[in-house]
Amino acid sequence: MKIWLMKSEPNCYSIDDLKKDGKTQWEGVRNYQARNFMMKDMSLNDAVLFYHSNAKPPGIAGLAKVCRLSYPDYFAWDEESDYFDPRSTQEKPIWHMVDVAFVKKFDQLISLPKLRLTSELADMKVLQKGSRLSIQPVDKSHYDFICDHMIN
DNA sequence: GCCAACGTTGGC
DNA sequence: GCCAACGTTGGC
Repeated sequence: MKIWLMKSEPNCYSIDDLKKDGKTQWEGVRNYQARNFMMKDMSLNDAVLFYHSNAKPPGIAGLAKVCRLSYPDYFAWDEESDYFDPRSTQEKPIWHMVDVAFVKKFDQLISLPKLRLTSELADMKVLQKGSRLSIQPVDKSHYDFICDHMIN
């Protein structure tokens, strides 16, 4: 099982939205590196740290899991969608998405400042300067530490 | 609102 | 293929 960190702006789609919906499509990724993680590296039931970006404060809000392997992001074909990309066609889709299912919401968000104070997590990608990638692999050691020491 | 970091685009 | 210009992300 691999572990991922996936960013979402909570004013767009939050952990509470995922809890309510049970699962969701991860549409709108328009970055090749993040897309390739979804297309090539994700497996069913991979764990997901659900990260709230552009929030006050930002941080890890809960856990999710991959519940459907990648398939074409058809929002790219919809002219009405914010995620429309005329270069992507049904014959040759450029963008792909996975589905993600709710696992749990943390009682308390693990804030970015708190993550930064945790020396065991200093190597996490999300803590590196200029780290903008919206889907990132997470080391098992970091995931285990979070689960064992930072929840509740 | 600012701005650093990064990815993409397009002229050459 | 290089790289300047531009747009976006996202913390602060």
